[in-house]
Amino acid sequence: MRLSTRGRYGVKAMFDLALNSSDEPVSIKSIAERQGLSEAYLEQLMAGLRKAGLVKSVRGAQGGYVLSDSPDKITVGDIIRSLEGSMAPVDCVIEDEETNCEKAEYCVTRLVWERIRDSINQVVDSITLQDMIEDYKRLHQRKAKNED
Amino acid sequence: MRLSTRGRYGVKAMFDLALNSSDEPVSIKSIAERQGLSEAYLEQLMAGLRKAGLVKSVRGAQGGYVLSDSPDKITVGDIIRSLEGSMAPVDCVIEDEETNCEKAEYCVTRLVWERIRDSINQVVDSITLQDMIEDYKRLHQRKAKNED
DNA sequence: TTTAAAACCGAGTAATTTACTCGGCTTTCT
DNA sequence: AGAAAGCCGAGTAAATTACTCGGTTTTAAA
Repeated sequence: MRLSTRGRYGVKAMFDLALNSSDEPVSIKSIAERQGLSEAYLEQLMAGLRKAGLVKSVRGAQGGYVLSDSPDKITVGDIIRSLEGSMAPVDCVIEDEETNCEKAEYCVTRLVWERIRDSINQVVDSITLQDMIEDYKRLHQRKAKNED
Repeated sequence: MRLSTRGRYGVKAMFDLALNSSDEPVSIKSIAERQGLSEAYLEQLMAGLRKAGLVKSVRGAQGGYVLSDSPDKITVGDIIRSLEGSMAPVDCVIEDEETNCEKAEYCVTRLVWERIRDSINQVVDSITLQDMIEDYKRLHQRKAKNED
């Protein structure tokens, strides 16, 4: 049940974008540097995020990426699902996909998988980039205090 | 974030065991038949469940497996974790494993992973084999009604 | 006491997935 | 014109998954 690097790096990158956003777009290079990711790989992920409509790209020199919406409107769930697909723990409970299992209606384990899926969706959809920014500020404040 | 077949088959097998348990042990062969699983593969999984202490084995002819505890004491979480390991979405938040990431204390994404992990644990630990048996009975009752 | 039914065990393996890299093309600012 | 960026498709080594197989040991029953 591990997330792949796509989801992990994707969340990191989007957080970085949220934290470092201004009116100028942010380049893959700078995100990759700050977050310690491979540029070429991150490029793939950004393509996915763009196709999902979570970021907008600006081509050409001085180009880069910007969030499509404000940080409090983008959730961790949006990010992970756009890069990894459904959070369903098994294929037969992927949302909006009719299952080809004819026993589905009377399947007990199916109920279990649905509950797991729903609970994961609930957490990831409840965490926005804004929440992460606030956590970040809190942690840094405390860090500064500790280092006195 | 899919479960592997180990976890899926494991839950199925344990449910089967709970449902078909009497004073006689239940053989791998019969579980595999009812659940449509490969005998040889299921054998591996049962070994894992035995090592985790969830089932006890009876060797020799007429042997098989029995639950180590009553169905209301065994959770889906126990089963999945014993076959797949921690439900942590990333390695750095596996329970009882100190992380080698020195930024851990100030890591924002880490907080996200912890929340996901905790929420998954909470659901899977809240579902017992007894719950599944009751779901099964409910579904079958309704099925019988529908088929009138 | 033989036989057969079962669990136990370790090793091997094909297929799939993951986590990338690479090279070239296009766009656009300076 | 040149450089800095994004865009795109293909390729690949390593890891993981989902198994299988062959043999050993144990034990109930005929």
